[in-house]
Amino acid sequence: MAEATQDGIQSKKQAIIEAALDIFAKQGYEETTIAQIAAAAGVAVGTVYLYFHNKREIYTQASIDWTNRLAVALQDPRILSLPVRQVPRAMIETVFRLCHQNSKMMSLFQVDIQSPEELQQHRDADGAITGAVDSFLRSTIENGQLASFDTVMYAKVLFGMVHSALFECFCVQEGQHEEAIRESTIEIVERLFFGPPLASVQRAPSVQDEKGTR
Amino acid sequence: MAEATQDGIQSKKQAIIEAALDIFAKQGYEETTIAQIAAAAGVAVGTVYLYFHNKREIYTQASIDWTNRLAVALQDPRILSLPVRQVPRAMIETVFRLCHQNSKMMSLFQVDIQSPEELQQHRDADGAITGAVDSFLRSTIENGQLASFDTVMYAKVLFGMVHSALFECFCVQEGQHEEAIRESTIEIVERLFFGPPLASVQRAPSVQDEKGTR
Amino acid sequence: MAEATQDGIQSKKQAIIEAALDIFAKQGYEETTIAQIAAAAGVAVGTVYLYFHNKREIYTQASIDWTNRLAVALQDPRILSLPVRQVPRAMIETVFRLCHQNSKMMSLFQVDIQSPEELQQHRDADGAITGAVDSFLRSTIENGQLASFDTVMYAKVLFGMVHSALFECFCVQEGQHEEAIRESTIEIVERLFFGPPLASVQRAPSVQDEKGTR
Amino acid sequence: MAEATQDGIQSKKQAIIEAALDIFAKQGYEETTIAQIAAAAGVAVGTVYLYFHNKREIYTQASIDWTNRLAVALQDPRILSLPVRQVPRAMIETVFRLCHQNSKMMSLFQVDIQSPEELQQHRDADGAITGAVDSFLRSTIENGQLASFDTVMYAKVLFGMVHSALFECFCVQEGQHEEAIRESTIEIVERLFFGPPLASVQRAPSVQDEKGTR
DNA sequence: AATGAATGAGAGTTCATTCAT
DNA sequence: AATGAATGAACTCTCATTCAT
Repeated sequence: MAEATQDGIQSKKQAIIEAALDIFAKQGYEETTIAQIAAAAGVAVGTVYLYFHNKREIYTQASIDWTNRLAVALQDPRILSLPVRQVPRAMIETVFRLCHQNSKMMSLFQVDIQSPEELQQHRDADGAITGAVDSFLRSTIENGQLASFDTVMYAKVLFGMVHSALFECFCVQEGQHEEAIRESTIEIVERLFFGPPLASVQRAPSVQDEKGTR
Repeated sequence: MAEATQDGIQSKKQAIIEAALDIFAKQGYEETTIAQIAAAAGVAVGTVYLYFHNKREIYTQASIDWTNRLAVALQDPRILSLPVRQVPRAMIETVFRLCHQNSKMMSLFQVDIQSPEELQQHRDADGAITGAVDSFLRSTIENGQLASFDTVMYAKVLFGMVHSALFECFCVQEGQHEEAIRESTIEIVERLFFGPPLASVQRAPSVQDEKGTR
Repeated sequence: MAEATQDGIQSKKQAIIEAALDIFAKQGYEETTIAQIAAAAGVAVGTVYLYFHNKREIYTQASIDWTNRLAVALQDPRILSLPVRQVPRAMIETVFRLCHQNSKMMSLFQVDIQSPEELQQHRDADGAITGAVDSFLRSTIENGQLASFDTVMYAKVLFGMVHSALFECFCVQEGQHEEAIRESTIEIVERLFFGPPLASVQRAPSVQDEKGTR
Repeated sequence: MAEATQDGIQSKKQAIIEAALDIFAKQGYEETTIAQIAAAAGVAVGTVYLYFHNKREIYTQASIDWTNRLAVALQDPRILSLPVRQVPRAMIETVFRLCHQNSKMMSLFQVDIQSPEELQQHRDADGAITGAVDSFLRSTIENGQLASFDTVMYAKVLFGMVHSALFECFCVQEGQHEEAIRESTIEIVERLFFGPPLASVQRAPSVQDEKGTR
């Protein structure tokens, strides 16, 4: 029975998060009211406050919930067991596919963060994603398939790039040009990892010096 | 005198924008009141409504104003006349420097867009930045210094990456690790343009096939 | 308990209407604020909006409420069971008495109607009054006590006359000359119903020639 | 030149009144702004305040202006020189015609009166109308064509009736049923003046007792 | 645990009025 | 006389949050 109650609590909380996710995505944070969320979740307004302290907490958890879904998707063994050269494409295609299916969710990244606690929570959630990328990069380096570099930073910057591309694609362009944006993103990442660089071949010799000048 | 009036109008509107920029950056959109903006700009509340139709319009213009400053900075001849290999670093250092000086401004990119008109305006403003990058890329290709690629898309995706890095740096990390983030970003872009790719040398042979298999 | 709640809701709504009726009557529509109504009704501002969508809706319902009280008073069996010849006086005296007791209420008829919905609601409320008059007229005709005529129109026009007289009496003259206005109104209606007409008796024959005399 | 200035002043003031009349009629008092009136009159906002102390004064004068037009129309010699029996119809048709042509103006009677000064001004304007009716009634009595009665009161009450009918016709019914309303109004007035009363003929004998029974 | 009626602070926005030019 | 930019008080309405049931 304890479990049943536990489930009841969990499912009710989850129902609220899912309702919130939906409405926040559709209307944005400020335009969404607790009453709407409560109605969509099939509970009373007061009930929402049994599970969350305030509105921002709902948003934060909903937003993190969505971020975590992306992190989970990136850690899918079906991706990680691919040959290294196929992983970037597979990862990027995966997140584009998820965002395509939930295109409205992208706007959840749009609300400004206000308290340090929230900031930390978002950091943690983002960390789940970049951590997934980071651990892939690290293990690949350990395998000797990649040169050594600052995997944490690269993971962050690269995920930032993909994230921006997703935002551009689904929020700014509203889903148009999806393929073009996705393919350019993939091309850039693959070029970064596997080359060739954009600089014309005849310029190649100077590359060596360059490193030296720094 | 007509000029004085003209200036008066412009300076008053500009004063409002600057006051708004400041307070929006500090407090976020929703926490900022018109009364605060008016007070900071040294005008009456009603005066704000002589120059802007509503609060969002102030935000949009302030946000665009800031975006345009970045675009202008990127088109500085002192950057564009550098040797190609120095341009990525120069551009990225420039925007990091600007954001460092106005670190609060970054949060201006955080408010969700609501009307199609706003969306278009933001698109235009962003276009000013990516356009600057794009035209640099195009002319460099024409010079034969870069291989040919989709410059518009690359400009968008790369700017997205830098933008995300800036956001991570100044909003999420609150200015800590600025150098590390900046240098990683520069390193990634330089590697993309001038190599070498991250893949270990011993793997190099397979790179050729790869292109072929696609 | 359900009834208590029902009563609670009703009494709260009614309390707001009555407070509004009072303040609207005293100060007019525009000079009345929601805060005043809420305070007078002993509830919070927000509570007013639980029962009414907006200020005009409060006004409309208050105004209609008052109109309905008149309609009810006119249908009092003690009036309708009187001999026909006493009914006009009884009806007019009744509405004058009601207005005398609530003299401020008259000004509730003063606010301009804005939406078609409101118009319809006011029409309905007015219809309750003219309907009461109309049904009296019809049954009296059926009794053979009055000649046949367009009872609906007569009811409307006659009620309009009385209404104007009430307005003149309690709004324009502020209650002075009440008796004179009331008696003239009664005299006109009785003369209309039971004669004699105003035209001089000795002139009656000339009615035929009238055309000729000019 | 003084005259030109005088005319200039008059015409400018008149232009404002006419613009105001139009917009007040269309939108109601509260929805009308000084800026709209100024624009419609082709003057600056400040100029309006050279001729009127405040917004209500504009309304009052505009409203009175319209009332006076009705008063003037009722004093048309072409009406007053008609045979007595034709005068009621002629007068009522005249005001209906005027209101038909300016149907929006009716709503000008809708704004609540607030200061004693305004009240007096409206009283005076209404007095111009009822005075016209009154003087017609008095002279007709003097001619021996009507029995003696309280002409001032009758003028007021009858004008109130017509006024209500006009309001019903052009504001409530929005111009529909104009003929029916007008004809019923005329019929009632003619019946009042010239008979026969509505009471059925067989009841006639009792009319004599009437005075006695009360 | 669940409810939802009640709260009331607080926001954006309007616009009559003023006054320096 | 004429202007219209500037003012700022005051409004309606919203909605996160509470708490008695």
